[in-house]
Amino acid sequence: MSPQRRDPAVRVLLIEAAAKVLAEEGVAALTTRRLARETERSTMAVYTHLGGMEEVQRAVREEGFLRLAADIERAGQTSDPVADLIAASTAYVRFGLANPHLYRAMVVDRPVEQDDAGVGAFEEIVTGLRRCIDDGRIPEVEHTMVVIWAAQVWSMRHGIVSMVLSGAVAEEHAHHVLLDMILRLLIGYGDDGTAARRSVRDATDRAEAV
Amino acid sequence: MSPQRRDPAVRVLLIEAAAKVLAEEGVAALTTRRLARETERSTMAVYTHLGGMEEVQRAVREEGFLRLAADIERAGQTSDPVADLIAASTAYVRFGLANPHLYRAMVVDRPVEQDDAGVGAFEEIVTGLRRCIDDGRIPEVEHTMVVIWAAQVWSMRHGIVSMVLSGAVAEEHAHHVLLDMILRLLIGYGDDGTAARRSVRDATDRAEAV
DNA sequence: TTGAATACATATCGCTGTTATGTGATCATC
DNA sequence: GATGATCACATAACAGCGATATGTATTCAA
Repeated sequence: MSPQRRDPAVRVLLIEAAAKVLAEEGVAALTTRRLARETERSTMAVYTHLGGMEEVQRAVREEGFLRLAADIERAGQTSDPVADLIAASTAYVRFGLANPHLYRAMVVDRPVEQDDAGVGAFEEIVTGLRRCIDDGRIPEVEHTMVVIWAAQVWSMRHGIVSMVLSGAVAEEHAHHVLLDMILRLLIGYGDDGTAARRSVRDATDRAEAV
Repeated sequence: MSPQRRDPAVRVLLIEAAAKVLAEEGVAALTTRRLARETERSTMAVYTHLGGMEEVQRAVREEGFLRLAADIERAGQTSDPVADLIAASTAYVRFGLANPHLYRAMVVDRPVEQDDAGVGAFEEIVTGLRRCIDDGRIPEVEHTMVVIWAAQVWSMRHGIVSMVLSGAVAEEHAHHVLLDMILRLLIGYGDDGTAARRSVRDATDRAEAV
């Protein structure tokens, strides 16, 4: 009846089902028995193809980071690195607010040991800041300072998503908080105020066009 | 043998045991059976005195916010509201880094429905900013803007704690990231640069004295 | 002294992730 | 082509979870 050589498609099937359940009902609904029912297989499929629930969640997180990276990629790499950094931030916050359960699983519920998938999201900010420096928009500073600035940008992105998801701040304020903050950061890092404001405008125009 | 009128001390006993287990081993170790073993009672004690695990966690979170508020209170209310806001931020980050499991339970693992305990932490920032306005350090702005600024301050505090706890940023950078960021924020809000820098210095001196 | 109230221990239920066991299909080798 | 090892899979089971039902023992009011 069923194939007796491991079918890679089943792994994909399980992960997709897991992503769907997680997105729609949250992490509490993501159980082996639920996955078995959803894919019309036994709970053993999870262990044969993934090795356990931990790996299922890891795979879903990884998938989520790929989607986030794609969203940020789609936000664009223009000739204005500052506008790109702003657009990427907007895309990040949008992603978090549009996929609350997935975002929580990716960023919040992540186990303490460093998750390879999440590193790229931080590196993206460092790279974005480096582009701003290379373009002369922000003065050259030592690497440690770039990391510190990246941490500040990430804190802002994540903080806004957290506050809206927790209900402390209304969603309609989210973009204002973000843009206001990013503007302050960039001017503080040395970007010219007028140029920064134009980049914000360009980035928001682009975001609305998506 | 045992008293048959409900003893309020048992409630306290359970919550203290819960706080201890949570702080030392994390939320996964906080189970009814563990609490029963820890307090040398049956699992029913949790239901008789607290009503269930949800209430246990709520009580521990509440206890945590009281401790956090006390830490911030201890950071001081001086004649310099800007320095106070900075000192409060430092105390917040210190608390989060010193009590990682408790901090997670309080801020991260909190159920989606608004938790009364957490509101005070946000209000503290709003009040702090109001004091800065009343003192003339920051220009008068409409309430919505104050809320937005408070969200930015909170994002920064929480973001730094998150990054250090996740390992993305080294703990020795935490204070630099925080102070650098707070300084930018305050100057952006309209505080005088020289005054802001002095307030940062005063606040850090105070923090080191604790 | 009696009877209602109630704190508590014990046992159980339905759920979880995980593992052990049995079975049947596949594939390499002779 | 037959044979035997391999392996995916279903079934069943296990330990642990939160929560609950039940029986008991004690306390307090009448």
